[in-house]
Amino acid sequence: MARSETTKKTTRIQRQKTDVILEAALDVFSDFGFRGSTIDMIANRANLSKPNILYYFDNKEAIHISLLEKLLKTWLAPLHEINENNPPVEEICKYIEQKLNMARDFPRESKLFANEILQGAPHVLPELQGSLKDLVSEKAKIIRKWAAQGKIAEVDPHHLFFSIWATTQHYADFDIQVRSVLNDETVDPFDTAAPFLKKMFSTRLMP
Amino acid sequence: MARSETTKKTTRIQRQKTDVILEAALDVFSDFGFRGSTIDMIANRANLSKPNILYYFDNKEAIHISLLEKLLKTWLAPLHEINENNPPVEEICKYIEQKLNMARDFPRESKLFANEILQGAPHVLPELQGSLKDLVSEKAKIIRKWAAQGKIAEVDPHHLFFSIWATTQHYADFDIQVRSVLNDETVDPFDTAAPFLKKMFSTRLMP
DNA sequence: AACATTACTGACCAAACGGTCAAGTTTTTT
DNA sequence: AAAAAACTTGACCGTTTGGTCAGTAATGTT
Repeated sequence: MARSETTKKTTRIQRQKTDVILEAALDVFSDFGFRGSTIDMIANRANLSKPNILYYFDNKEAIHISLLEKLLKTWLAPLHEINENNPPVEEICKYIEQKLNMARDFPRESKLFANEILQGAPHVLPELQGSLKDLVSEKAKIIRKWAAQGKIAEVDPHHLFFSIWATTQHYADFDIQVRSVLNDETVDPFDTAAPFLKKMFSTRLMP
Repeated sequence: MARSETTKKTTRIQRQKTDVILEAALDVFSDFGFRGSTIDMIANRANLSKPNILYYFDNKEAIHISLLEKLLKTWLAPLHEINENNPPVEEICKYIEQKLNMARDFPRESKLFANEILQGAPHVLPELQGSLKDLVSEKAKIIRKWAAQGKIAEVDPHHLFFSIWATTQHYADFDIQVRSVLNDETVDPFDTAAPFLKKMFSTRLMP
């Protein structure tokens, strides 16, 4: 039974070490996927012994789940921010920029999530069907309202979100492919992706 | 040393069994990734014994590479077809439709490829930097030419392709997320995605 | 200083896994 | 029908892996 199971208050060392472990685990899991990662790899990366890792987490899966929980909280934050009362195209462009910045600044998180979804979301399926679905439904209503008011063109809100997710996360998840295809260009893909995506989506949404 | 290593001519049984093995391996690899799959899982799915699998393939990696090689050939076919002399927007829409059909009809292949790229393309990096890069460069020239001739709007060809790949493959790779978000809708996501994507890209490309 | 709690580790275990091999069976060739 | 080649498998092996545990060290408390 690992420390995490007990309900006693957490000590300074516990907070420090769990942070170190999760940071190392994010490195490893995002590179090799859940099944491809070993506790030893995480232990080495964290400069801790394997039993010490298992002193703080019950098992390998618990580390993974802990990472995904942390991830989901921040992952959906930009979508929450979409505000009905601001100019529609500006709101969507801001959302695109935020998602793209997250892909650039947190590629490990993006890959971790992509791996999880690819494997059929064994750990986060309830969240997808619950909080994510509800949040998307709520924001889809706003999109439809904007369209009904003539502020933007008619558009399927769900596919709009799917497209934004797909195009922005692509630059993190398929990074190696993007850079392979662009390898003689010296510019950062993210720098040129931002105006491209904003232009594409705003053109589409112009009433 | 497996049969595959010898250069003797292939027998009927060899062709049949390798097909059965590759079919089973595609099931397993696309569901669990390379490291998450075991030869035993493939053997069970193929109704063969593990040593029998290893009679036809040198090792687990050889099966994986064999699948990826088959995949790459068909994966790039639609891009090859883009023809400079046809109407630009029609050509792009046709390409989108083909990519979307492939995501719908060959989701296992799409996931296999996504897994490979996510892990850093350990087996296909040379192809990405070689044949894929060359093909994209060639087709990017056509896009630029169309734009220069005023047939389509100015657009970054590479990001255009990235967006098409990302949005179409998303419906296969993130299938579980798409269906979770849409779960009360009765329509097939692919049916509504096709017109959405065609409209978005053709709007963007209108001169 | 004495005690209690928390943190840590080397040694170990059972299961899973990739892969081998000798011996047997089936198919093809002559 | 006999010989050769191709095919198949149970038993096995070495390694890796997730996880345990008894004992030790460090830290905090009185």
